Amino acid sequence: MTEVADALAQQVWDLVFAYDAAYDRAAQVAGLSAAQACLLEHLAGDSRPMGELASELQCDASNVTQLVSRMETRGLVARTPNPDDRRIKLVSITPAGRDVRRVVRGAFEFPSERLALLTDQEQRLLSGLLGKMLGATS
Amino acid sequence: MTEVADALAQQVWDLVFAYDAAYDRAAQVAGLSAAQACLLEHLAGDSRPMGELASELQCDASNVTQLVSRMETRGLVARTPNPDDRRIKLVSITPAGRDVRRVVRGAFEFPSERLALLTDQEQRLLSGLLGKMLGATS
DNA sequence: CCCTTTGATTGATTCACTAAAGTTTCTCGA
DNA sequence: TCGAGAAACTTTAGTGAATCAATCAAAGGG
Repeated sequence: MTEVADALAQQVWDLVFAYDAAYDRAAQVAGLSAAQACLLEHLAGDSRPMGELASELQCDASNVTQLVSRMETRGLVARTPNPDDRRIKLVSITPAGRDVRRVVRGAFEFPSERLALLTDQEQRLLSGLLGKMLGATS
Repeated sequence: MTEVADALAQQVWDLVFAYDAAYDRAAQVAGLSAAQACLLEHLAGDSRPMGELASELQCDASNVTQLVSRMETRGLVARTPNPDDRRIKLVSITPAGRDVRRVVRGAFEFPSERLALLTDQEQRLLSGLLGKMLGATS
């Protein structure tokens, strides 16, 4: 690696560190852990099977079971069996969950704050570079 | 936020997610948790007081106590009192710790892999943009 | 010398995560 | 159609990370 790449690696580290810390704080504002906030974020439109969530979050299914259980007791998500295949449990976000998710999103100012430091031109440039870096994602 | 910024925010999220996952995996290769690997990374040249580590890692001092304790029993770090101020414990990395740290660094291919997808020109460009984004770090 | 502050530890609790069974439901082939 | 096996989720047990409150020991200041 060249010196440029070394400095760049450090910058990426700093970015990730700051980003993670900011996300933790945003989740905490809503009384959630980062993992819980992340789960809410993955509950799009309707309802999703546990297994899908596990693979998206890249963690064990039993981990999702526990996460969902904790959040279910707090009324943030709901579990309903899939009538077509009763092995499958569909997880959906409740209105209360939607509220909490809104709070998290509102408190997570990091991206908009930092990206606002760049001009439109620069943002397009950065997007292009990140696209190239992430292109062949494993 | 514009549509460009939205897409960009998603790209940054993806980058951070992939980065975190890769770091976890690299640490695991060396039999460490991410937190432990991170601690080793903060043990530069000689030895550092616990308190300094806590503030750098942005966590409670008691958390560092536990981390260091676990790693001390595994012979990766050492604790020595500071003769000038005997309240202070200085943490240093052992030769074994250095070995393990080398393994982590070797297994953490994410930055070099991804940055290698960019030309020198593009890397300089990215570095400039990140510098601007991280400039006024809180 | 007390008294306060500082640095680190201890104890208790919660959450995230993993691994290893265990349960229910489905599927498919004989 | 029945039974073996797979699939999807749950349970249990154990570990690590993290935080908070309380404690302890050493400095330092009046």
